[in-house]
Formats: sequence, C-alpha cells, structure tokens
Amino acid sequence: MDRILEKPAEKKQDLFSIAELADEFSISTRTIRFYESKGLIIPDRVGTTRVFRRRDRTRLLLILRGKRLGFSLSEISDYLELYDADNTQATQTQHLLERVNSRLSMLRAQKEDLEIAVKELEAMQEYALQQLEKQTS
DNA sequence: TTTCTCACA
DNA sequence: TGTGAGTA
Repeated sequence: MDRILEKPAEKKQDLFSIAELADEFSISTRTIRFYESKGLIIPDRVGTTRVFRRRDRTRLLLILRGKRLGFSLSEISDYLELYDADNTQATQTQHLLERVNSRLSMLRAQKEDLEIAVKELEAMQEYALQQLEKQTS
C-alpha cells in the first residue's frame, strides 16, 4: 500500500523515478545525474535510489528552458535560487526583490541587444536580396 | 534498473 | 556540458 512513500497528502503520482523524468523530457538519465552533481536538483533517496518530487520536476523544466535560452548551468543555478528564496523575513524578501530586479535588468539588456542584432541581420538580408535581383535580371 | 567513478570530447 | 564504459 505504498506506505514508504506516504507523507500525508503525497500521492504516488507526485513521485518520479529517474527513468520516468528522463523519458518525459527526452534527456538521458546520465544528464539528470549530471545536473544533480552540479547541485541543480536535489532528489530524495530511498536507499541509494533517487526519488524525484514535483519540485524536482519543475526545476528540471526550468533548467531545460534555461538551456534552450542559452544560459549556462551556473547561470541557471543562480536563477533557480530565486525560486528557493526563504521569504519569511522582510529583509529576505527585500533581498529577493533586489536579485529579481538585477536579473530583470540583465535580461532586458540582452533582449535589446538581440533586437538590434535582428534588425541588422534583416537589413543585410534585404540588401542581399536586392543584389541578387540585380545580378539575376 | 540503478548506482558510482573515471576517462574522454 | 555532457557521454560511454565498466562495475556492483
């Protein structure tokens, strides 16, 4: 009756094996262990076997999203800390706010850089198309 | 199946 | 930033 797994309101569907998560996210179990070795996720253990909870699953989702966006694992690690912040004290919340603001500034600056790069490339594309038209007519 | 470690790209 | 192989 799944006694081992039961905290009161915790159901089996909230627990995942490494193979299940690897399968769900189309990554290898080695990759998940690698992220654990970097401290990005901290699954529980039953004996030596890893048991992943909803929280780990969410973190994995955020890690993969961060990677898609081109962030390094250490940047992603910093980012995940924001989700973990202990906000029981006003000073902690203030600290979180400062870090979120700083992160937002960075991302907005990067976004601006990207928009400039996109415009430059679009201009080059336009120029190349015009040249091509001249050269082929 | 899962774990860990070392070597390797 | 991962993967492969050998191991228990």
